[in-house]
Amino acid sequence: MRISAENFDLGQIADSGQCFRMIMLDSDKARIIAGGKLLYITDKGKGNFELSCTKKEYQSFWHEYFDLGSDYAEYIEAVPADDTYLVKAAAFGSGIRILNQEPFETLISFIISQRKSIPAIKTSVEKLCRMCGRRIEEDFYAFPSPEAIAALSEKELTECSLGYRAPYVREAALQVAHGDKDLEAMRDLPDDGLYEELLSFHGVGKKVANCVMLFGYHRIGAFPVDVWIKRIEDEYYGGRFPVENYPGFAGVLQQYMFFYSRENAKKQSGMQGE
DNA sequence: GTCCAGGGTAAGC
DNA sequence: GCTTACCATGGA
Repeated sequence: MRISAENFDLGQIADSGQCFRMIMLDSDKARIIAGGKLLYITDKGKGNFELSCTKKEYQSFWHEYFDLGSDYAEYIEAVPADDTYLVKAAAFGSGIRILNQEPFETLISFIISQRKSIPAIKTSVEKLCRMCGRRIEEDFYAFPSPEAIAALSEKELTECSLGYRAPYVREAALQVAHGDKDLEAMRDLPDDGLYEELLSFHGVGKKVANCVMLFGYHRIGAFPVDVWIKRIEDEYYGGRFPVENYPGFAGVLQQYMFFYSRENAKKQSGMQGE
């Protein structure tokens, strides 16, 4: 089926560091695994996209997943003209959208993310999916259920290159599988309550909690500060980004800055691929 | 071989 | 409250 969309760039989203199972197969074609589904999506130019799913599946899942009901031009226009760095970052990453990912996948993925590069995170997550995720078709696997991960031994988890994070992943999966933590019920919590609940997971600190809020619960006011954002805050904002100037959507701007700074660093270091 | 990665924990102050 | 050592391992 076909759709049209503005502020929607497949390459930017795949490389934005918010999801780890979206891959560019070509400059205009991406493959995504999410919600137990496999999707191919092709950029046909002029804001037109071809999706490999049915219209029904698009309406029931992918439309929401890609956050295509939101107008991102509003966020970009809200940037004050005198903040030249943010203006440039927002223009550069204007095709990024904040995806609506599943809370459990987001929680586990970002527990894994600490002190790992994005390519290394992708490798670990993929190993985990192959080890115990449901096979969708051919060689593609869904992100595992809490029960499936909880059933793994620490040795098996270590084989997924989780390192010292293996017990964190195992404990979180056990808590969710046993119902000690209800990630779905947590959707009803206000931002501060959700934040506290996420922090109570072993291995989840401020940064990871904010990433799970932003990418897994679509709390787009959440503002994760990692090493890249910290550098930007120090260099351009006197040590702290004024999140209060962007009530309720600072997380979107965070993604623009994160993406912009990483792409600039790649260019300077002459990195290939990722 | 060296350095760094979308950090967090526990211990010490 | 605020520092600091330590954590496993892949990727550049």
